[in-house]
Amino acid sequence: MAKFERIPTPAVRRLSLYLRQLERFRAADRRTVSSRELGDAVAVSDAQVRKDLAYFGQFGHPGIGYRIAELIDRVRRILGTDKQSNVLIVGVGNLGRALASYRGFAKQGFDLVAAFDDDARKIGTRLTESIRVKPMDDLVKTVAGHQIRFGILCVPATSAQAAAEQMIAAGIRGILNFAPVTLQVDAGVAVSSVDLAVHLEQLSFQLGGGRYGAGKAADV
Amino acid sequence: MAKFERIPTPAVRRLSLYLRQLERFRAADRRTVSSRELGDAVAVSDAQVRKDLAYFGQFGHPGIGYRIAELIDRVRRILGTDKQSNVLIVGVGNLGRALASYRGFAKQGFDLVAAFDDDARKIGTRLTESIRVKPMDDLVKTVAGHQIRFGILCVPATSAQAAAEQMIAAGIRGILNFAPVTLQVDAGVAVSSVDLAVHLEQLSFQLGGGRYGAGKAADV
DNA sequence: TAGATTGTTAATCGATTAACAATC
DNA sequence: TAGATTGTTAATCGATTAACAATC
Repeated sequence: MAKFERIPTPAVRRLSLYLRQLERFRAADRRTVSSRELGDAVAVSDAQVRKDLAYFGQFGHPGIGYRIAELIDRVRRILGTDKQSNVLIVGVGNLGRALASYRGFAKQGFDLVAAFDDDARKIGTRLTESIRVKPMDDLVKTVAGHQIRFGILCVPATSAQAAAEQMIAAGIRGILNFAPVTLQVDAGVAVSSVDLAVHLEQLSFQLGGGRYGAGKAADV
Repeated sequence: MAKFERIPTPAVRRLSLYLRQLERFRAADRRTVSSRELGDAVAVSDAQVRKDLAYFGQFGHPGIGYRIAELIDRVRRILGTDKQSNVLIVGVGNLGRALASYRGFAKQGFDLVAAFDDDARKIGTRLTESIRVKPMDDLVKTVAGHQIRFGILCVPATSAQAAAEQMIAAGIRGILNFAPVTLQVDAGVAVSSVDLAVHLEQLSFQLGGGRYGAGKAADV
């Protein structure tokens, strides 16, 4: 039982990939899957799959593999997405609006319940059927009222740090950041950043646009 | 001179962060920066900054630091973004449209020049001032005509693999994938995936929603 | 039973950090 | 010169892979 080992960060990321794939297997009415099959589907070695899962307990059955429905439950519990969490969004420009209409969040355990912007012309605007854009002043009240822990940050780079600080002050503890800046936050606040330019630059480097090209092309 | 060492993947990712920060310093009219200052700004140690840059050559000046303008040029050349690259987008749903209107690409060396969708009702629709949505059949011709190497993939998960194969067959060599699937591609094709649900799940895990919470909150 | 597959240990590989002589 | 800061080496730390006894 490995519960007290230190868990590698990359292992947690892969857990999400396994979960997504397991749900796909289940949708195809499969009952069990081996570490090899699961690994092949997400481009990871079988040993890696077993090791990643073993950090959290013994979920498999020698000779059989893993029972899909059971493993989905386990992984959800590990990730904390077995219960729905409320999410808010700050900054409703093009990207913010697109993310708000993304239907995939809810299915994975996240409910978008509020949206904020500091542009007076956007306040009161309808973002989705049930969500109207609120002023930043309402942040504290809304976070408390809906017990919101997660926030998606979609403001321009120049206002990102300030907006993040307002979110944190209001009680947000996890920020998904789309602004191309490194947010400076205190311990106890988790930040995950999605930087589109960074991703394109990685591709560019891999294609050997750089004169140092490793050439090895693989998923990042 | 370290040019023949193997370059760690994470180092390349950090190169993009350095570049973004260097541009910010230059915009603020600074001339030089030390590895410590640059590192502090992007939450990386000074030793790491020096090591990352040293993989590609000797860009710094002992006692002085790095000359910002010079380093920007070097890093752009390393990443292959010193010249503009043409980019296309496949799938113009909400997310695709939002990405198309994102102004940050061009500034970083990427020009969006074409968009595709397999939905007949979207063909001919205007995506931006200069771009109209084309049918997938035009992919080969357009990629060749504009010498496009990069593609942004924004179709639903179910059609992502097939769309990726069409892109690759047409000559695309780097794919920025927004569909929540692991694309299976041949060597020689680079894939970088942005999975929004994965990011939220990482945050959820870090907040200890999981019963195994590492607690340590830091940027991922 | 024979075949399949796990969980775990040990071996390997890769990345980060610390320290410092060389340099401006 | 004295102070600052690099590039690089060696030491540490962390993650992945290989191998296999235990199990169904």
